[in-house]
Amino acid sequence: MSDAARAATLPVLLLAGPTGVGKSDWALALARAAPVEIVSVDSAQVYRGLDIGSAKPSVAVRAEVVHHLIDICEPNESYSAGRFVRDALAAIATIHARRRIPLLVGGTMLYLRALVHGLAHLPQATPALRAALDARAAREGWPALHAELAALDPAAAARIAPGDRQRIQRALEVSLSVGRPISQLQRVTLSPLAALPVRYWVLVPAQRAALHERLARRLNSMMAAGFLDEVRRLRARGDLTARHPAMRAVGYRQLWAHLDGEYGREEAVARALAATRQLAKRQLTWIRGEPGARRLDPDVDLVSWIRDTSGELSSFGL
RNA sequence: GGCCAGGUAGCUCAGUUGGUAGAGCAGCGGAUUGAAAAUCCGCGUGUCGGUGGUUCGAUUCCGCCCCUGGCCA
Repeated sequence: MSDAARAATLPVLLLAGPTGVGKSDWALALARAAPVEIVSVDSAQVYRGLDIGSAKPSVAVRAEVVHHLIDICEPNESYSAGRFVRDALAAIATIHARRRIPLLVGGTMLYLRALVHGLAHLPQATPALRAALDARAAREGWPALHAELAALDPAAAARIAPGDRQRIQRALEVSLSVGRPISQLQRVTLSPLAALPVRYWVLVPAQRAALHERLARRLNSMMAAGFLDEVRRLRARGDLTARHPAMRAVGYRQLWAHLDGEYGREEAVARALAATRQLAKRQLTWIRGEPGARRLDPDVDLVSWIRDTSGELSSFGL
């Protein structure tokens, strides 16, 4: 058996959950007990300079356990689900080649779903076309562009709300640049992980209120750790605006607006906290409908998860 | 202690010329195919501070009480 064939039989582990449930602690604990490398599934931690506010693992932790897909692009760039799938598959191949197990951990559910269930073959973003559509929307309004989409791609328009500018823009972008409707292109998706044994867990807190308390404590410690200075430093680069995806991340967006003078510091923190809760809620909505994932309680199942998972991994002869 | 302004949804407030009330935010549910920590869709019963009175009917008018803020003593 060739090395590649042997490597192909190694599993991929996936651990998802809402922000603040303790995913990173779980991943670290497993990495200390088994030959595991961590692959981050996080649309904010990919950006350099977003450290405190994205709850990025510390340098000490990253020195101890290998982490992939953290600090892989500049905050003035625009990362994407498509790049994630490519990067994650490359990381998985690298880890398997070392006869180790990849543990994908994070809460960016679109990325995770794109990897697990597949992403259609679509063109990547074209900034010039998006700018042109933005300009038209400013004059005519998004409902007008939605109407245009209805002519080009009725199926897509039926699925997209007239106020959903991001999806209207994307659907038009694809239809206009490829000349085929996005609704048709999206029909074909293949799971990139289909050939690999996958173990998929989701951490779901038993009590929403308890999660909310943790999120409040975590944001307070971020502020104490210098989150606001981190945002000041990002502004001082001079090449970022409130419109960059990295600066629209929860917390960064609100602190940026505060530094713009839109509201006071206390108000910014309150808004950031609310935005964090809303993020957690959306993640939980996604997780509830996620097929093939086993639910675990973040407050009670850690020890048995480490024991069972490291036990199962040892059967792969690593 | 006196005068004034308030007390309505978790918060900030609007409103009912008397027929038991609605916005924003928060919260909750959902969608989610290269910006996704994004972008959107849906969900509003709450002793209208308490208690008496007037009235067919009071959250609305009147009396008293309680609470908050301001001004004056």
